[in-house]
Amino acid sequence: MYTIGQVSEMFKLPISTLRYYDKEGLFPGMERQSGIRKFSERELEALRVIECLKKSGLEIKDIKQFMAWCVEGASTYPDRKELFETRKSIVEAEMVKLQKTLDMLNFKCWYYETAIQDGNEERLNEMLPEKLPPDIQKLYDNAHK
Amino acid sequence: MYTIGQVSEMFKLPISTLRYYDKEGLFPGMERQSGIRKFSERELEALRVIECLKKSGLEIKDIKQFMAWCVEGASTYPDRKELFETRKSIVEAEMVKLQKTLDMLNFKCWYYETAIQDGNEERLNEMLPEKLPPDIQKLYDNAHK
DNA sequence: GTAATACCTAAACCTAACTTTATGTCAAGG
DNA sequence: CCTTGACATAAAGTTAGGTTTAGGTATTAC
Repeated sequence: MYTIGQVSEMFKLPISTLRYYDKEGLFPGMERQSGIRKFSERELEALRVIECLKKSGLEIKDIKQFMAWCVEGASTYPDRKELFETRKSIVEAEMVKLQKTLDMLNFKCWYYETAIQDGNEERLNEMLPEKLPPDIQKLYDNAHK
Repeated sequence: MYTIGQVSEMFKLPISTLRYYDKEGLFPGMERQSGIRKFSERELEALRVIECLKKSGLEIKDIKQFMAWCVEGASTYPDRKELFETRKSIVEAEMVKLQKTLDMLNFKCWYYETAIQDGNEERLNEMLPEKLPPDIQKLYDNAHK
């Protein structure tokens, strides 16, 4: 069993955030001892799932729904599975977009490295948009398609 | 040359957002014809960079700074290069975190698939945290480390 | 016994990035 | 000529996800 201060340390989250999550119903059935929150292993796993679902773009109110399903029991297994399948697709799509972003960033790094060497963008402007070095052209094309 | 409506269509962005970006100084030196914005290829490339930098987590006011550097000329090449190098590191770190998120999601998908088959979580509770099938154990460990 | 800590609540406050609203201009079509 | 549609502005409103503030309780340290 952990206090809110200990959990705050462990997860590097402000105490105010943990209380906010609790207020929003993200720790249903969390124990208290004379008013003081007692975080058990169940709440720590909940927190790991909260961080995962948040990162997947899910809103707090929908995370609350998930936690309510967990309390409801075996009848909600299909709902919970579907939720994770959906989040999975969303994160996979997000990774593709981030890769495109990374290609653009790598292209721009090369672009300014070249500009610094040349002292201007003249040569670069002549290479754009189709006469770039092959590996750079790939980055450019993926970032601009 | 494009009107704001055409650019809105091309980038699937609300007109209000484009006007907001303009007001925030993200299109320095954009032309106007009797008050009406004229988006040229320069503004389209700016918009691609805006989307990239936004996705990398950069705030509008810092994107504005970048656009100001572009106007300033060759003397800011090093600043611009450093900006992209920094965003690159940040996005790379983000991808690692997203992969961890994805591992958690994949683990949970397997978890609930198994729970549905068993009708309960008893067998799963016996396998946790160290006696999972090897491929699933990898996901679990990466998601929980 | 009092001072420092760690906990508690309710409610007000904050921020970024838009979005909406209210109002107005201007060109083309019927 | 007047209505429709696309453009314009300034300013107020929205939203999620916290954070801060003000005031209170309970335990431990000296």
